[in-house]
Amino acid sequence: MNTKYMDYEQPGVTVDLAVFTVNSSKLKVMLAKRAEEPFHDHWSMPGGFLLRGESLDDAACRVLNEKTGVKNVYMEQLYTFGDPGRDPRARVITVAYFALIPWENLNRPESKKIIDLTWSSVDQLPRLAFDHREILKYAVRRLRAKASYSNIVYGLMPEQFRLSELQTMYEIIIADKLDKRNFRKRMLATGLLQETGEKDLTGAHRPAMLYQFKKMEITFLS
Amino acid sequence: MNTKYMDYEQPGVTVDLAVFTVNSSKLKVMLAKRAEEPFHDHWSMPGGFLLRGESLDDAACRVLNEKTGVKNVYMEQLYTFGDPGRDPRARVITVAYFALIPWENLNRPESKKIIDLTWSSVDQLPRLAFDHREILKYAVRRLRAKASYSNIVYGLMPEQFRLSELQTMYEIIIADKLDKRNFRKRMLATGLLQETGEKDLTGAHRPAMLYQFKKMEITFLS
DNA sequence: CCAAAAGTGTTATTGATACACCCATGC
DNA sequence: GCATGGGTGTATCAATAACACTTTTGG
Repeated sequence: MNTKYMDYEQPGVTVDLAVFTVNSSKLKVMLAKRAEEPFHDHWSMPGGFLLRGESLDDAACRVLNEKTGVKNVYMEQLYTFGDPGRDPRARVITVAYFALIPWENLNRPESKKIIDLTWSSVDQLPRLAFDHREILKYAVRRLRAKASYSNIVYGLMPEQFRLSELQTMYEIIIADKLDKRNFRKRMLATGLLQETGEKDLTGAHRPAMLYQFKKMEITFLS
Repeated sequence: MNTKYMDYEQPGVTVDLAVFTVNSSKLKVMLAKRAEEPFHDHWSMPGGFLLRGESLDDAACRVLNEKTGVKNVYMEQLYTFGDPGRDPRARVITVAYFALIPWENLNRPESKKIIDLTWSSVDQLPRLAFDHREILKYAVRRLRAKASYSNIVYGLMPEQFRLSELQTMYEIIIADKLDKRNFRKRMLATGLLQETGEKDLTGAHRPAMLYQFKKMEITFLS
């Protein structure tokens, strides 16, 4: 095939991130306020252009770190969106990623000052730039699906937690109630949890055993 | 963020296709012989650059049609590979797709003359260009996984078929034997199959009822 | 009548679901 | 001592897995 005369596209390539957390019993996604045209002042997924010599995974991690100061969280490639016209300026294709961050990690000293960022409940999204609404809907579907057959929910939990907190996390993600006894049975049967020996005394009532994950079975990108 | 002075990448964007079929009881993947550098004369996944104004899905369908003349087969986006250095000439990221074609469709009058293409058994891949070995391994994993929880195998079946042929197809994909009675029970229970009323008299023995799919539940890209 | 693939049900096992009470602590 | 969330076991149901013989045709 002769490549010299064909009308190739030399598109811009971005990564856009669907960053999820759970707070106030809601599944929330991170939105950034756009400072430039197009869609000036609209909310959008945090993202950025791929840099020279940078892998896609690296770009996603970099963008996440720039926005939140957070590293070492669950992240995976989601899907690539490239319809012509999705960016009114020029042809831009975006490789979407999705990331999970425990809410507790976002207020640590090492996490940067978050400006022009907000967390929006996924079922009350504002008007979004580009095709980001579609991308986020896709991301939520994937998260919900994976929650029911994988241990991906772990990515949203703090270091130590009560089993009831883990259950609540599942319930928020899948938007359904779970049976307490069956849940605990199943979780402990996976063998992925271990007691820390410590107890959570912060509650006003009977202290709960604290658990942690033995090892992360879900994949983290550095 | 000021975009003027940063070192953005303006990569080439390709689509590469993992096109599967089954023939001679083997899961096979389509390979194209490269006519140009780099990797001249090496085998590679069929692929091509994204054209101006063309969506990713359209590009994948176009490439498939150019190579095989086939349209309207099961196709889905697989993953996007963009490591720097995966193409020695320049930065090229590729959106990989995977497609399923019933072997029978490949020798129809409307299918083009296939030149410099071959079908390689997936467990005996030759040395491949770029990172195509890695991509194909990923594609095979996905196909095997989906075969066990979806009806994706339908994409490899001809219009009409015997249940034993369907079972054999499953067995080849997942590389394992299935119990005949349980398999038939389960397949008929899905409600997706219907008898055609015809019988396959081509065998040397007791004729088998022929089935077809009521409607395609798996998604086809145009 | 023989070879070869088609076709057909029942039982056992496993995993998932439903369900209610006592326990330990803080106030 | 009471309010609150922590913690525990069993019985039922559904889904899956194991398993062998009869039927129909061509040659």
